[in-house]
Amino acid sequence: MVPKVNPKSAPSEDIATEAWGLLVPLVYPPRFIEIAHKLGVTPPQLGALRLLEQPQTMGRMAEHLRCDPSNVTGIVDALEDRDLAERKPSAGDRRVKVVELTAAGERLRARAVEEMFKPPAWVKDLSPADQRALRDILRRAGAEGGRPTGAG
Amino acid sequence: MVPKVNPKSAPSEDIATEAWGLLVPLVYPPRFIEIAHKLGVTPPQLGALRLLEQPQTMGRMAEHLRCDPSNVTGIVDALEDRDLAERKPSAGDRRVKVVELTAAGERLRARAVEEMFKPPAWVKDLSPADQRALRDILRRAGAEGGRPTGAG
DNA sequence: CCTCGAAAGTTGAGGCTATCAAAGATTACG
DNA sequence: CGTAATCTTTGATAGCCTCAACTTTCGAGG
Repeated sequence: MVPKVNPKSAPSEDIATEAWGLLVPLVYPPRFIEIAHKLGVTPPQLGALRLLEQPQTMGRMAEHLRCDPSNVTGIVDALEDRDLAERKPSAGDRRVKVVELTAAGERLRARAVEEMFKPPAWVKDLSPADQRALRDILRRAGAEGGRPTGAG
Repeated sequence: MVPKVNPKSAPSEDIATEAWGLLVPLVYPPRFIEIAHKLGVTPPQLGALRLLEQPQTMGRMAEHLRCDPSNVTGIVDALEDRDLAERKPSAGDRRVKVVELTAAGERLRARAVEEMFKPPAWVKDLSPADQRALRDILRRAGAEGGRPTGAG
């Protein structure tokens, strides 16, 4: 009923591949986009908001968002226009600008984080045993790879 | 070391929320974007390519991609310009245009699907027992919700 | 001091994606 | 037939994104 990566056309050699094949259609739906829309910001703005739990340099934001620094300029401009963030000069280095959330920005960020943590139906509908098993597996997965999670 | 939704700032009331909180940083990294870039197409073009396992109407593509129909026009234009797809008239209804992959489009789609099915490191590095458990949980999750998975 | 190279951020050009409103073509129904 | 509904495209507008070029600032050496 819906476009999906057809498992039948996949290699499916090993269990890891099979598990991943099952996970993709469950997580690929653009939740991020939906949340951004719900909160009245664009997805890139939400991505930036998400980074700003603590003040960040423009350059660091670009690294984390995996985009060109010039791109961050426009996104932060938009956040400033809406009084969600503001640029401040860096004490030590006058080339650097530090972006910090305003009170309104903090509030919106809190709502965004809350939304992102709401588990989708397919997780909530799992049996308690499966939920625990899933959580434990993911803990082990997350523990061994301190792997980057930069998300835009 | 990387921007993440800080678990400490989450509600974490129940296990479902906790499991989801662990899953988000493992899956949010824009794999889709990376694959698109690797294959030399834009993400929306990859999304369209992904739908075209079988020929699709413009309108159906818009539904599946969750975007305005007028948007699909441009994306399909781009695919046609690159000889990855072509529009064909619909037999029964001359308003409708059916988009079909060319041979080159099929080849590129095959590569895309292959890439998408490569499990990320965190899945491959799980123990065989965890891999099986994860697969089984996801099978159950996918089975009970015949839920939409439209992805862009 | 003073110049030279590197770094941080911005600007401008060009392209792609997205939405909305409106138009064109075609079909379906009364 | 004629009117409404459907499928797609066009045009206007806005945002994101990358690249190359530029400004300001920092740091190291002469």
